[in-house]
Amino acid sequence: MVDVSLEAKQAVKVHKALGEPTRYTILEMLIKESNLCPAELENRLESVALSTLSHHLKQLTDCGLLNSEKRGTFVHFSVNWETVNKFVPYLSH
Amino acid sequence: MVDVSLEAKQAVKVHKALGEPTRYTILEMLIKESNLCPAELENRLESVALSTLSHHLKQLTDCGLLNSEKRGTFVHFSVNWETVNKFVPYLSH
DNA sequence: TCTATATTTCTAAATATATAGAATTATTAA
DNA sequence: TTAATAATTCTATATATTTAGAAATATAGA
Repeated sequence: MVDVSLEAKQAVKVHKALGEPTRYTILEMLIKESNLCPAELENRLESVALSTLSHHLKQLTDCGLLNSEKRGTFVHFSVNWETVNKFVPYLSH
Repeated sequence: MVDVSLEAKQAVKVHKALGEPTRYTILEMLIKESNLCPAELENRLESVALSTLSHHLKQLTDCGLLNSEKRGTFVHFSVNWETVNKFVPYLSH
């Protein structure tokens, strides 16, 4: 396997996360409307199960594109602008 | 499956292409040194077979990140700066 | 034409990813 | 403490991707 620098590792992870239509859409949605929770995203993204959504959100959070904050039983996801500005600035507009 | 706009389709394709270490490295290499051909990339990327490289190069070309030009039996790959500047400007430096 | 070289396509396999139902965890409120 | 709600993790399966050897294609030169 080809080895990449530590610097590049996050970049590859970010790109992998966004190289899937559902995850790309989730980021777009959170850019438009911040602090959505999984159940709200499930409503907007018909035909995607909550458990699937949870996996996608984990991936987007792990690579640094999203922040999550727990308030009671709800988890609010928001955009991590530092990462978005660095790796996908064309989405920042 | 979640549907994305035509505009977003290329973005997702670009991200999917770069979400894999070998392809990410190939782009980095071509940014440093332009007009490499598959055999030269094979030398630099030990442990990657030529046929594998060819698939990666196809993917990078299909999404618009690379240009290819045939000269005799050689194919020279180069960076498509329009796409790089648009989607991965942090690599343009 | 024949041979050598560069690259791609074919094929099959191993590996990774996406998916969602069921079970689990965590928190709130009755 | 129990019930209800939100979200995650577990599990299994379907699908996609990566990989490389072998075969095929294309071009240049002897």
